[in-house]
Amino acid sequence: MPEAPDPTLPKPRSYDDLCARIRERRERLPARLAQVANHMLMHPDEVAFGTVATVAGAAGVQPSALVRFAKALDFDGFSDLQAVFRDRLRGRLPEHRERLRRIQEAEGEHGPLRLLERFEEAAQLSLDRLGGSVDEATLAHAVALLARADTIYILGLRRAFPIAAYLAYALAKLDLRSVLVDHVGASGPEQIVGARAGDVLLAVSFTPYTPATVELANAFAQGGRPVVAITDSPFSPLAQAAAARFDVAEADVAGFRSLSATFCLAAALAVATAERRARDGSDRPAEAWAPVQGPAARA
Amino acid sequence: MPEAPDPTLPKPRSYDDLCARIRERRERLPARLAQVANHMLMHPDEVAFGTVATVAGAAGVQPSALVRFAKALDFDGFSDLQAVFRDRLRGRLPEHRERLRRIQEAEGEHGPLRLLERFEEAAQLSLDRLGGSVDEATLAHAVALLARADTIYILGLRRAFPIAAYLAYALAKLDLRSVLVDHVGASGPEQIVGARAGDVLLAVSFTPYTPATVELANAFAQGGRPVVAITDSPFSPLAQAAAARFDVAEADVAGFRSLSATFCLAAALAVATAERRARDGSDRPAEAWAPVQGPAARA
DNA sequence: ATCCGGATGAAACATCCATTCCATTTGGGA
DNA sequence: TCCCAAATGGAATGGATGTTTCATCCGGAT
Repeated sequence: MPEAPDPTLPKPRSYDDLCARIRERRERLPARLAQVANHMLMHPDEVAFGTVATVAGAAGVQPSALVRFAKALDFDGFSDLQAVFRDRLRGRLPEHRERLRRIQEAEGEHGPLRLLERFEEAAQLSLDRLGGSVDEATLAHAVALLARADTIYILGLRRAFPIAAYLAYALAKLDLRSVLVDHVGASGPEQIVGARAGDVLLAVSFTPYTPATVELANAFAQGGRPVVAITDSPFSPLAQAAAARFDVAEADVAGFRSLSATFCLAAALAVATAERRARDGSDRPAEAWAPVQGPAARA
Repeated sequence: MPEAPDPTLPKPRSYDDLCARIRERRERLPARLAQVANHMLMHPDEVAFGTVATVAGAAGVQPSALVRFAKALDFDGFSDLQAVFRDRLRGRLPEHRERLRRIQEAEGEHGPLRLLERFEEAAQLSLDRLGGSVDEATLAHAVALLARADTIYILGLRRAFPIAAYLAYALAKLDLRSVLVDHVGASGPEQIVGARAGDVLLAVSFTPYTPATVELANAFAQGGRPVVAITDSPFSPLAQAAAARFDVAEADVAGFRSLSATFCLAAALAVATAERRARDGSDRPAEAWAPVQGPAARA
């Protein structure tokens, strides 16, 4: 048997580790296995999506050669190696798959401390995903909108309310004028009625979307006023009205979504807006901020 | 057979097409299929790499529902639909690498994306620290107190208010009776005056401690009623009144503390309390649940 | 020339997969 | 209240998958 050089050795977990190990062993590799190495490094996408049969066919080798190759690199088998290629493609750290699996396995387990751990893991997962999912252009656009608003209206009900409350607190700390639309006494419509043309609504809502949030956001947008939405999918009912939209995918435990990633985004938006406004305020005194939306840009 | 609306119609070939078609048919989709749509849009990576079984499990539906969903969207089957998710991931790598590189290069910079990154790091740090700092005995004690309370009073003002709001939401979802002491109109004292002997106050406060929070917590404890405190040091003014205390050390960016760790703790407390009460409730059928009014419901 | 251990190809295998089918439930109209 | 159609859950099924096994091939040492 072509046994693994050292089965106890940790197998490569990231694509970069994998490349390093291949380089390191390439000399010692049998001819056919070196051929496999070449092909894989040259067509990583194909490896990520293909099956043993298709990859072997494309590389011009037998399926078993792939398995041997994987084992020569201290993997358990082809699938194990393939996981590295897949993780590379989804732009995540490789340990997440493992982490998620453990969370799901321990699903039945109880104990408050274990529960806490699971929430921690869910939060970590959400945070990692956030990094890859936020687009710089969207972020810049949202910050520009918020920075030139005279007043920022903040809307988030039910599960999203903690986020809204946090935003209100943070914006106030940053000397940015805001109105927390808390919808007390169903007075949401009255709370946003004072918004002017340059004002912005920062709306937060997740599945199941609170109808009031959607209605208020639509009403706000009706007047041509921009809405920045923090939600969870392109099909959120907030998407239509939103001039800028963030989709935050939060992991959940026992039906409770983490809010960690959303909070990070909220905090970043708040601080970035303050910085942007400070910069613009000093660069150009008033007026210059117009051209994003319609008439009557505010300073 | 629930046949496809129009099998001759070209199926979506790009991810954007797919999104459009889902949006277009969302209204007409049966409940379970809409659930599938939501899950897929929110976890596109998992769909790309997962199998029918894993995706169905994660979405909480039967495998057959996935196939039905795919066919409702004019695909041949799940695999056909999955191909769209895979194509979406193909060739995305450069973009991601580029982004990472830019973020790392811009170490000193202040762009919004870099800001987000820093908040993420702060949250990660806080989460890591939380794991080591929570004592199992304290946790168990707190959960025991909360579980046998008739009503849980929740108190957190200013920066801690989002946590309090979240707790109120979570406890309600879990069918645990709670009162959010929001101190509207400075009515905090009136809001807690109804608390009975077995009730518990869950108080949250961080430096600089809001005086009202401290006063209300002390007043609550005066009546011999237990206080569970989430705060940030043994010298917190909440420490004295607390029957159980958690010290959460959150990292901060630009003067803004992360709240991620605190949220995890809050969520864990809520769910653990619900589980504990369910267990006690089933162990001792009637009585343990009944004494909603009476003093000192015991478990 | 012969032997031998690693390397290789090809088929066999058990497992897992996507899909289909059918019994049951659900919900709205007569 | 009943009825019918749509929707749903769950098991059955045929096919494809990753892995293992084994016979053969090759190259170097004796």
